[in-house]
Amino acid sequence: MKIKLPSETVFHTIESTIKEYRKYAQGNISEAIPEMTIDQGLVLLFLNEYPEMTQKEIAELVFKDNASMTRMINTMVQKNFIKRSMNDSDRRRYKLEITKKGKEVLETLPPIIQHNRNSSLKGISKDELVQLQAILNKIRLNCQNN
Amino acid sequence: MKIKLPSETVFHTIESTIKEYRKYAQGNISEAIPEMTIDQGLVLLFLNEYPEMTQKEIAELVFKDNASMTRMINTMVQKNFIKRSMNDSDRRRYKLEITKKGKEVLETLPPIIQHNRNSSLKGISKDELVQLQAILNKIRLNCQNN
DNA sequence: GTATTTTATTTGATATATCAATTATATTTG
DNA sequence: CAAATATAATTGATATATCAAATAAAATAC
Repeated sequence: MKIKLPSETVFHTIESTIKEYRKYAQGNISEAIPEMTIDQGLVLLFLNEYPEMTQKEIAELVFKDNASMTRMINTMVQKNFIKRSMNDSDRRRYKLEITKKGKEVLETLPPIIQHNRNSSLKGISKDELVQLQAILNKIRLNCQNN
Repeated sequence: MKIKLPSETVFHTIESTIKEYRKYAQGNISEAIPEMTIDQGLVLLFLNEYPEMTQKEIAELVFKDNASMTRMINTMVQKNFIKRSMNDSDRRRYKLEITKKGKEVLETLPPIIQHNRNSSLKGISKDELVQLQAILNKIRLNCQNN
């Protein structure tokens, strides 16, 4: 059976776009905050906004599974960005607190992220963004429901 | 500085879409061909189409770096999908040959991939696809040139 | 109120991502 | 041609992805 080569499909385009963005964004982040990965940064942002968030909830927001999240949190604790402490009301889960070092990152990081977003979306209209989101959501839903 | 939460951005949408597609596609592949990952499948497709391709060239096509590709090829050799042999005209690189087992996969895999693509693009017009590609390419180029 | 089920997290196994450094061979240049 | 440079692939280190199984606590059912 003859099918299109992967490189000729939209999936290829989607994948290459997000990878290119990640590479670009990570480069700018690394320049300013050596030990910080994009994903760790996102976790910090979410934790800052929703301090009560469990690992599971964060995992869902950043599309990782629980196992990945456990390991990510481990390395973030090791690097002293966050602290794990017991949650007494539900002892299955942890309380995750942002350390002073983590808070410093929360000062430095947002402008960088904002700049990354702006410059990668340069020249793209609001309308196009809405279009983009709509089409992608269709694809996503198709995948979820099949 | 106050910025949008990651979950409110297009990047989040792009990422979740491709992840959802991958999960869906991998599920269908695993059902039919236990030991085969999507990416390994793509490598096989490319090698089949362009038998002279070097690891480096394949890596570019599937957006992996050389190190990842080396390791991917290693596991594909271990699993006996491809065979590495010396390339006498340029001894820095290998000749990659698809084994009989690999060729069997090339019979089974394409219909599955085709089905994955079709069902995840269900209800999306040609026009929308063109739009999608165009917008994504703009983003990708922005990231490459900044 | 104990037994069963559900939920949050971890662990093991295996695959992959990515950077930087290394090796081995080719190519280019002075 | 010998020295310098470039290229293909590998390796080491570290981070992440993903599934399945395990653990431990909470919620529910009987």
